[in-house]
Amino acid sequence: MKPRHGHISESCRPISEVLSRIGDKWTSLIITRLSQQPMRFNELKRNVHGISQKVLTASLRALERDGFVERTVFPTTPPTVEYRLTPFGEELAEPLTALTRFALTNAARMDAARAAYDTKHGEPMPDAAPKYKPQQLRLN
Amino acid sequence: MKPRHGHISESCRPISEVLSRIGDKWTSLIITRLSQQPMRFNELKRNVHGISQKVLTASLRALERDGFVERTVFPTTPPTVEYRLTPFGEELAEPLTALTRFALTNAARMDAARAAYDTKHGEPMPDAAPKYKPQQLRLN
DNA sequence: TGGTTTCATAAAGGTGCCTCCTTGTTTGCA
DNA sequence: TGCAAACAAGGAGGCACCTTTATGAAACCA
Repeated sequence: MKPRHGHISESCRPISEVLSRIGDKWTSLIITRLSQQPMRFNELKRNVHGISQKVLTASLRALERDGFVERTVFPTTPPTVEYRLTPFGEELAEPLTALTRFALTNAARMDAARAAYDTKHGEPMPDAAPKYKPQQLRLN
Repeated sequence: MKPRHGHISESCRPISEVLSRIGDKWTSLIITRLSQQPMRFNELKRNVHGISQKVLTASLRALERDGFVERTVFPTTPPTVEYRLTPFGEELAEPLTALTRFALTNAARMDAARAAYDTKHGEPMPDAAPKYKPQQLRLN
């Protein structure tokens, strides 16, 4: 199999494709939430701020299909659906909760870095990027 | 500040936005590579399979701006540019290398889960999804 | 009767990321 | 002279992801 999109993982699926699945922001947020406790659809929707019903449905479907989440339908009226991490999902939760914690605790630091960078190089504007010139390559 | 897109991190930047930056597949691959050793542009391009020159340039620029990577230009002819992780970048490398390792070691397991799911529910095709009906909600 | 709950889905339109191809400049080498 | 190396950037077009709005069905309640 030709390594078009990345290192060949054990299944020949490009590593970049796997990473784009598990590194996805909604995946991180959903998995991190479910690692705390199983939840129903609307609970998740309220807890994962900013996610739409549609995106939540699609994300949960994908997570179920990948084997990270199991879905239980209860015969209530109307039916209620519970989502819970599988053991596989709990394994994924480990690096993801670490990543989410990093995001929570380091956003200000990123902001400061961006401000410093912009002060030095100018804001990333359409006309602010000079043309590449070897002798004038962006010198620090 | 209104929490439109996620939990409010300490900088008021939505957590989902921070996660979409640091969880990005190219970020993962680049940071993981640089955590092994500093690299020049073309070294990185060869090592991060599947990335285009353009995407690599943009990704490195963003990583530099966020404070994770530092860029050193050497006055060779033509100029060569070296990228290395900052201490902040090394902190991010920890959860990211764990995530990348997970991706490398669990792709086959995801494939197996998908195959099992599709066997049970049918392949995700445009016409394979039945209309929502509470009494017939996807029962497992 | 109308409204609500629950969760999956459809359609239309917008945006961002990415691919592919190209340009640019200086130096060194065949 | 032509080509290669090095690395940043531009443009056109395609595709995936997302937002917004709406639909659907059974039961319950005012």
